[in-house]
Amino acid sequence: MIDFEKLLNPQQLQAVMHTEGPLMIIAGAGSGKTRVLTYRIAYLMLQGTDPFNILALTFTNKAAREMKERIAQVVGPSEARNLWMGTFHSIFARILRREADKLGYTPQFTIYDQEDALRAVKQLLKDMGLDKDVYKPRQIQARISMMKNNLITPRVYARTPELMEQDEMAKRHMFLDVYKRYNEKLFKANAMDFDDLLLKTNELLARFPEVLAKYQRLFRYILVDEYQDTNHSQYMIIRALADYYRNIAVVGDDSQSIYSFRGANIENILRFKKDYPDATVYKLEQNYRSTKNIVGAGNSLIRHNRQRLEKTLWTSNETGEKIIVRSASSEGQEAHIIAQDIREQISRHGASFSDFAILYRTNSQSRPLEDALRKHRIPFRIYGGQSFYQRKEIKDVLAYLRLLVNPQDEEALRRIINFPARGIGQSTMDKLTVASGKAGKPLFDIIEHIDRYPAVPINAGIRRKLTDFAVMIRSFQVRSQELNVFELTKQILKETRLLEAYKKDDPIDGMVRVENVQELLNAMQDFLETQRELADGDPSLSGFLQEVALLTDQDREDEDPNKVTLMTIHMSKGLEFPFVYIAGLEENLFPSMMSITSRKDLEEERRLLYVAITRAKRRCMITYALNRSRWGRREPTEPSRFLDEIDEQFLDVAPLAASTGKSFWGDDVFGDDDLPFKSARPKPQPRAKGRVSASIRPKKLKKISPVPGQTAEKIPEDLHPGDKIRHPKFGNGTIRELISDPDNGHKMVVDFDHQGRRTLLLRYARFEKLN
DNA sequence: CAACCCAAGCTTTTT
DNA sequence: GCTTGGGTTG
Repeated sequence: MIDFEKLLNPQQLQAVMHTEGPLMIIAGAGSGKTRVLTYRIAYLMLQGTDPFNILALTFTNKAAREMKERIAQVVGPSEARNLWMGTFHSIFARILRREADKLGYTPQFTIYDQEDALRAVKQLLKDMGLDKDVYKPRQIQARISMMKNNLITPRVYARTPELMEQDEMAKRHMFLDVYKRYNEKLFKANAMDFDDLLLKTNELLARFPEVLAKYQRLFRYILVDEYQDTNHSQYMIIRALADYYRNIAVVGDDSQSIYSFRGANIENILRFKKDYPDATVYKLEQNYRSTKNIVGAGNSLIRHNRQRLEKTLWTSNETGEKIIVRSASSEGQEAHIIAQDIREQISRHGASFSDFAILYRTNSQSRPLEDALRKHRIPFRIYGGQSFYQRKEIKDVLAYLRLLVNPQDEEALRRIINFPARGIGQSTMDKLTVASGKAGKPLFDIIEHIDRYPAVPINAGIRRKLTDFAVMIRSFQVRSQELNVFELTKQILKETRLLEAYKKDDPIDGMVRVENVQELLNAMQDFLETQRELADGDPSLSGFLQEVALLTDQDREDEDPNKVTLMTIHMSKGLEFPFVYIAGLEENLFPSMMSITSRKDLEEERRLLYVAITRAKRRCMITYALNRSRWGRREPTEPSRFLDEIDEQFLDVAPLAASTGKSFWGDDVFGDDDLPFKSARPKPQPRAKGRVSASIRPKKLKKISPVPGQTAEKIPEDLHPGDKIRHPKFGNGTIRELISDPDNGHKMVVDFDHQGRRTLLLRYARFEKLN
């Protein structure tokens, strides 16, 4: 038996033992929130509650995984694994899969990520013939997302004049139509976007009382972490599910609500007492994480917010160092100061790299920081920006798998139909799109049975390619019944020659891509192993796809964890580090330009800085630059107003960089010579996002004028399949096929000895026949 | 059809 | 300043 009283302070203990009825725990930063959640769940289980009856919703997969591990240490792994614990999106995706048929989907429905959804919007706007300068795809997508998060369906929209007026004002009279057709498009593709996972759950629970009753009784105890960041859609799901037992415990901190741009509604936590008048509220105000100076600085900052629940964080930890505030002349120097300080802290305290985090407001700030860390030979890992699973090569491979599982998945289909190139280009796709619309059939259907549509103006050669493609996909589909995801993917890679295509595109960049695909294969094996261990494991292909659709960058393990962490403040929520650097404390950057016109937004920015400061356990350094490049333009900046809001008794402010007499320093004065350890330039290794510098791209080949006499009128008589040719760029090859196409020009398919299969337009192709 | 060039848009944050 | 995608050229 666990001695809870020994492990918890009185408030924490109360929160753990209070199991019945609505409960709200206001947990200040570093107050042992995870500890309370963990022991609360363990306590429930030790009281005899079946883990299958506990639903615990977290904000990130990582948080869920870590909590599960900690619970496993208390109650044992076999019990812990049966908990319903995960992010809103993953838990409800799981439930939607079970109940998919009720909503007209199949259990294999695809989850469209943001990129897929954006592509779908673009395609839709194109099909509708709308001007993309008026109907800006990103804005349309953002607006649809906002609607869904607030449960505003097209029907609700149609009877809300204010919303329609907003779109009239923006001259987007057709918005409702776009919204409707976007939904129809996804439905036909048997796909849901991220917001649908929540919206459709609401629909499911509202339309099917028996389903609602089932889950209400299943989830006897419900816990919600980071409640301050729930949006309306999530809020409604929780309310519905908790309506039977009313054993709902929410944990959160209004001072750390930083996701309103995603629809999070801080009102949810502020009005909990109104929603549940019989609710008990506990406040956890003792901070175990940080020094007195850090806690004091955070308190003095957040006091400037009007909208908040009253509480004061305190700590019995040592006073510690003051918060260091330093200015730099440029973002380059700012990065240099930080890198230098990291070196100094390491030599002074023997700290390791993993003790440090550099936090910033925007992802674009990472560049100069990366450069400085490289110069100082400090290993680092950047989180965020583009995550592993969003990289082109990973999404390409996944698109093949997605298409097998769900041939209606149009975004997957469009992505891979001509990659690797198989001679099915844009004009063909446009024709197929029209045909698909006319016939009311999915695109893949048209492709597979193109012979049933003789009227579609596509010539025999291309028709053949379309059929070949469909046959290939079907063949993979058959094999997917026998093979696991790892084996299947290996076969797909081999038969599509995908990896060769990357190498051909760009030899340098290509290698990185190949390595990433290799890493994906590793992830597949990990997945298979994990699922095998799980009681309710699902090693299926669709199980894998569901999992990766909802993974983020944080969910990937690094081979060497001893690295400095670089991330946005948003991503840092819930984490802690002994040494924290917060960069870019400048007006228009932090607070961001978009936020300074409204109190509400400004308060959220302030909470964001509060989150950043309270990540630090022992030392926190805040920096700003007096000049910063933005959009390629160097501009003077002003220190952030937030710096004035922190009580100066907690600060150690150095004189301005400009007054040191060295303000003429540019960015390049910190060359390699300035470093204590002289070193070769960092390897021109590709950056985290797969970017490759232009200087190492292969040189262009000289152009050769086309062979005269070859026009579009007819195929030269001396050219036959089997002939050998030489191409200035692709080298020697054998003609596989000659395609007659008077409309677009005759083509030939050539198997090159080293570059693989290519389709060339005879009219333009620069080649000579070999004998 | 594929390669190349250029313009636009980006930089607020993400499940 | 860089990336992306659209349009043009070969």
